[in-house]
Amino acid sequence: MIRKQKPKSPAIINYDLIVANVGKHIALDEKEILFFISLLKEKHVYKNNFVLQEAQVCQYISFVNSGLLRAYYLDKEDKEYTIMFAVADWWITDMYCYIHQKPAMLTIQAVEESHIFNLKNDDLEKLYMEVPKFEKFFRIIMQNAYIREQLRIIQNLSLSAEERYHNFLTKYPQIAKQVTQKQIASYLGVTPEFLSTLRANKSKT
Amino acid sequence: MIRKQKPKSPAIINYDLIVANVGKHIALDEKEILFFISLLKEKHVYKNNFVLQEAQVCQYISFVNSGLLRAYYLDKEDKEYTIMFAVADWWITDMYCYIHQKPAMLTIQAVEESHIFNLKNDDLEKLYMEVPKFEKFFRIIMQNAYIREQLRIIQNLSLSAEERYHNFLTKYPQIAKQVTQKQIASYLGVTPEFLSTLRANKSKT
DNA sequence: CGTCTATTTGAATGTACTCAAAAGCGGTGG
DNA sequence: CCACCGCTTTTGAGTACATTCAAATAGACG
Repeated sequence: MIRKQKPKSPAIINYDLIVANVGKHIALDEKEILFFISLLKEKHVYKNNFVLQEAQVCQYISFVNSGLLRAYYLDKEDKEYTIMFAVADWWITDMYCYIHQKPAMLTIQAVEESHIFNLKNDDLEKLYMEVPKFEKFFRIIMQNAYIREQLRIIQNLSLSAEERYHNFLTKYPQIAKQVTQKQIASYLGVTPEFLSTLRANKSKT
Repeated sequence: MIRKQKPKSPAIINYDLIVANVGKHIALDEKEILFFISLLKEKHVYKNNFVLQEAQVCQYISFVNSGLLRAYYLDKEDKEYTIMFAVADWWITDMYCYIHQKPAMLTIQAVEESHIFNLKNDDLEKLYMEVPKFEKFFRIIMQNAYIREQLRIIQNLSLSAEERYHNFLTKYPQIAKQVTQKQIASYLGVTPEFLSTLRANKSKT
């Protein structure tokens, strides 16, 4: 059940994290920072609420300022396949649908209460025009995303479910604590029942 | 067995395809085109010869002008997992190792005699400095690569081997004709024996 | 406290793998 | 041009990994 709660908090928006995120790859002056920030729409998302739902056009790319989001694909039988988790300091969207302004294949939902900054597709285009350095920034973001997905493909092809689970725990220990086993199972590509037996076997050793 | 053959051909290099490829996303003037071309190293690769071998540092991103390349990962047991095929008009590299100048995880090999243009990592950096529009170009290339890999992950998670095979035939009919079933199997994540039985069942229907 | 969902456990089943052997195919050398 | 060699593909038997279904238990949250 999805329920609204009151925002915990304040009118003062802190852009430090997102500005630092951009600053990792490109150097911006004060004016450019202000322009960038002016394009962001901040949003609170309560636990289990949706940032994006299947079939609706994906308007935004989201930067997670705090909290945790999950993107998943639903097949015809309503089975969930987790495509990615996004913790603080990460960007997330349904890239294909964001770029081509098509109905989304993915659902993006808050695993826990989150604070995000949304950037609209046409505002991003404006940003590229005004501050071309952002082409470089998103070139690097896309490059890293590509590399990550390719590594995931390699591991999905070459490792057993048990090895993939172990990798996940090692690579994302924090996420592993915050999400359900069912969600981890759907990220690894196994059923929750099977993940449960894997864990049982493991602790026996 | 890997064997050298004589180059079929000519001293005149035709850059039309690669220039048109870049032209799909950014507009270049004559001077910029010439600078870009000056950075390319053209190479013939004979059938079954290597463009990149595991553990050697990946220096180049390659544009396939003609022919067909295949990138694969070898696990500790020497099993092959095909990561991608690249036909004419495609770019291919071990992105992680190219960007970070680390020893390659992937092997890139010519499925058939190919003619490629190589772009060295530091020449690409020069290109970004001289013609910043290329940031946009590679932003789009990376973005498309990311979207493709993500779609592949979704399909690997949610579809059966048979559906994946059918998708492959539909999406890449030309590649399907040029590569062995063993290579397709290793792309789909099944054994060649199993792919063979899938095909047998299919034709029975 | 009660309800809903996640997790565990187990039995039966199915999908895909391993191993082995035979048949097919393409390239090479005689 | 034909025969052989090596690799790919097919086929089949036995096995392993992972799923489905069902039911019981545990946990989270209003």
